[in-house]
Amino acid sequence: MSQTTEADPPITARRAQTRDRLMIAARAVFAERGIPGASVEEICEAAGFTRGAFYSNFADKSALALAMIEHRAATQYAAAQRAVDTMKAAGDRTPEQLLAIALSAFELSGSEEPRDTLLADRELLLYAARDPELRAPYLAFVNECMDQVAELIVDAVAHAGLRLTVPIDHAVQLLAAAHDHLQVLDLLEDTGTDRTAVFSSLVSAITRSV
Amino acid sequence: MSQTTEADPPITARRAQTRDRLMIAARAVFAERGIPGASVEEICEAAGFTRGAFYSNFADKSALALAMIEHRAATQYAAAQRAVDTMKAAGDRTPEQLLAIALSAFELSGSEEPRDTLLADRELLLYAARDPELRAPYLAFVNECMDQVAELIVDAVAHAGLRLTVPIDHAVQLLAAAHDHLQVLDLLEDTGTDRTAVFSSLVSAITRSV
DNA sequence: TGTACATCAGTGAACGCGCGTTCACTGATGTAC
DNA sequence: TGTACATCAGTGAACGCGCGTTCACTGATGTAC
Repeated sequence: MSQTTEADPPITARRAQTRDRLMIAARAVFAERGIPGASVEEICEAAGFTRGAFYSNFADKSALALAMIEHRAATQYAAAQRAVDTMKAAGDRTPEQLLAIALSAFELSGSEEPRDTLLADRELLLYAARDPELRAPYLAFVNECMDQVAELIVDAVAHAGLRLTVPIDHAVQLLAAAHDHLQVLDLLEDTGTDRTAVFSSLVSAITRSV
Repeated sequence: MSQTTEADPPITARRAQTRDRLMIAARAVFAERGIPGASVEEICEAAGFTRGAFYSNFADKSALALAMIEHRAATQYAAAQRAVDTMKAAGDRTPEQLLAIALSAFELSGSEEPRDTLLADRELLLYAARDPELRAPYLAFVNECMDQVAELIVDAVAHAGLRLTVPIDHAVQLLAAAHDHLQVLDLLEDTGTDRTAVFSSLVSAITRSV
């Protein structure tokens, strides 16, 4: 599957670290300039390398984007785990609160600038939508997220003594959709919408007490 | 409000036409390359102009993006009108179908490549989120859409003999969210999700028969 | 533990192209008489 | 209606910079004895 035609050099610990630093720097630069507007030069400068280092580790910017997608997919599990823990540690809350808490813990996985992560992620989405090579990996990442959200929902619903009024996979899509949409309002700095209330309405609408 | 410091030349019919052609070409190029990756050169070539024509009409790419946002906002009303008409002409359908039809007519307003419109619109969103100058205009556009969706919902719900179980503004946000989210799945060419069914679940969840 | 050598990872200079931006220009459009 | 002139809109050449990409190189890391 992920086998390339040419034998790529084995990834030593040092190289892995360099790649990581480049990916972290790239997230900020992608957020700032957009992926097509991000120059390899600026990414390297932000990471403290010269451009040669970049090309020694990635074929081009597209390969970096792919690595970032794969990296996110690989670390998604830990985020889901933390989300469940956060939720269970939250004590007794309303089901809406539980889900909101869990989804927040889930999405803003890293400790970095959340806005950068949000912007970079949407950049990656668009970039992947345009590039046939990246579509499948990105979709795999999205689907993994969805599966984990599903588990989260099952847990939260049971924890709160509720049952779903729609199929679980619909619930996943709808909650993810609402979550994404409210994040967009954040990005635009909309102030006229009460995010929590909207989210609560959805949760009430798709659940019923047992 | 939209007054600029320098006296910009009056917009003759000819100039307006040139600007239109540039904006239409830009939509395709933005979709293909992303806004930061779109060169003024390529936009002009696609529109059949030289670069001088561009700079005679727009200060830079950012000004073009702003014009595109303002243009969309200005033509939004017609799209909403058409959406209502389409819905009412649709005969008797389920409420889910009514809303789905209306929202489709609403979003894919132009007659152009729908995928390009979708991609370009998301590019504009990200571009606007990054640029403080463009945030307000874009948010105004989004809010206008929301208001029109609200009217659409009120009409559709009444037309179908239903009532909402959540506040109207929450319903708007949730329907828009679901709609956007399902469009993203289209962009990624996800095949595992039944879009109509998800949408129907939401409509059922937030309505009740009178 | 120390020395000699091999390999690896990142450096930084160099090349060249694409593109943003400007501007003197020309052909087209409009206007006065 | 025709002619002369003014203005306008877009042309296309020119300039220069930023950046992608390459590559001979050096210092760092690892290994054999």
